[in-house]
Amino acid sequence: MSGDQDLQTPERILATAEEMFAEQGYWGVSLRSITRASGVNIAAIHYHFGSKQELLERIFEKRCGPMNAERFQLLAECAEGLGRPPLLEQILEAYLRPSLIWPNDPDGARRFLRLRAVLSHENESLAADLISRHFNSVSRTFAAAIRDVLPQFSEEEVYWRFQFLLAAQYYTLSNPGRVAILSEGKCDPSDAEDALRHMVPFCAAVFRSPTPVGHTLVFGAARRPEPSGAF
Amino acid sequence: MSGDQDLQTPERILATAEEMFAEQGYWGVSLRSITRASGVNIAAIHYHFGSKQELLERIFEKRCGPMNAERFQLLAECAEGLGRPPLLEQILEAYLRPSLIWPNDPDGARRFLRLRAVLSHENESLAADLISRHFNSVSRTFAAAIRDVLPQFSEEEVYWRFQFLLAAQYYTLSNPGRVAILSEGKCDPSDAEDALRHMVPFCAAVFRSPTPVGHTLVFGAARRPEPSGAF
DNA sequence: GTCTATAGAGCGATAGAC
DNA sequence: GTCTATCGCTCTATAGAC
Repeated sequence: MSGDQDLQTPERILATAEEMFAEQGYWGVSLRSITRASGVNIAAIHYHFGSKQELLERIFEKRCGPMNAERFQLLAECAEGLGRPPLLEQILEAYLRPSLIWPNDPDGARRFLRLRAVLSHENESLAADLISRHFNSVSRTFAAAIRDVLPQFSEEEVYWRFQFLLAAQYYTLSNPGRVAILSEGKCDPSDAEDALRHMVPFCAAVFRSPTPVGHTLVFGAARRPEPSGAF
Repeated sequence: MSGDQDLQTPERILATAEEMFAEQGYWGVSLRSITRASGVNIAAIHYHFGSKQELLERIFEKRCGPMNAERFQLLAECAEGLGRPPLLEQILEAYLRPSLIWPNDPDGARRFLRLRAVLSHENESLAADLISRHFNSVSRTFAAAIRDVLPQFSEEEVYWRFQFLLAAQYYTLSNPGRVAILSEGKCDPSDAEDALRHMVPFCAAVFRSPTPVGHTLVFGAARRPEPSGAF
């Protein structure tokens, strides 16, 4: 991806806004800080986008189309065959790879992934609406494809596992720093290809994990003292 | 937990601030909105806490002590025995249960968990410092305990799996709404005991998953077209 | 299309009366 | 300890010149 200074004004605003929202959150970034970082006037944002929320909307429109189109295409290419991994692993890669790795924009995938993660946590209703409109279709298609290869599970149990797929997708590249600190640098999950290589088999293990029957837990609530630090 | 209106002023501020920060993020909540919701004066916050950041610090101090103390205690109670699950599952429950479930404050655990997740995404440096100071010790202790029962893995490979434990911990109860929408209500991961019952065996499956050797992926970067929607 | 100027509001923090 | 009043600043958004 070329430097932002080569872009036309609206594109430069979009790129700067995406980067800043992803790093500091929607409410943590002001339009004025975006104008300062992108070298444009405050009025330019309102001229081209109308409002702060519409600017965010346009970032999603720009990013989601190509990304989800590639997911659908890779899903269509999934097939059993000699030398190929099981279908479940292929489906998981078809879902995750376009989310984690954009060959023509190495930092872009991680930036937009973190943006989605930030929004999911910052403001439930704003994010729920944005994400629903742009991702319901693709997520339901993949959930159905996964269920086809795991017919032993109910729809509910497939979605329990899908929750962990979402967790891994959103957290891993958004917060690689935590285990880097904990491991004192011995492990750094910030490399996308490395992360994908771990995420696919790990998520496959979760999807194949048998449904818990309720007797695995040992530290039940009944025998526990005051832990809450209640105010 | 009794209603907030029974609490003394500083405690009422802490409880309200924790709830609002968890829902809308640190930068999405103003001190004035906290005073309106808790029925106190704007000056009271500065009198009792000094600043907005110090208020956040005090929330962590109040919550982390009891929570991590219970984690250490449950870890000490982990033992092999007839009728007990494997040690790995016990360790995972000892780590997760005090994070997800506070019997004396049913909504508190989820609120504080979401607060940590929000901060992790909103502002990397503020959160990295807060979380490091309050969680490095307990997280490293559990990572070491896990490695003791999985001696076939290097420290790096244990931390790769620890990353997925953190992902599941932070995402599941913070964002139960996404799969509730996707599954149209058939699956709702917001019940903490139900979530724990799934998380322990799922994370155990991840920890037991063999180290990926690099040939599992089929959709390599070389053969892929433009997916990035680059600006 | 790009700018300056400004409206109209909210922000964190503090001073000082009581 | 609790209040009012206010400082100094930033915010989103818009009006209107060029």
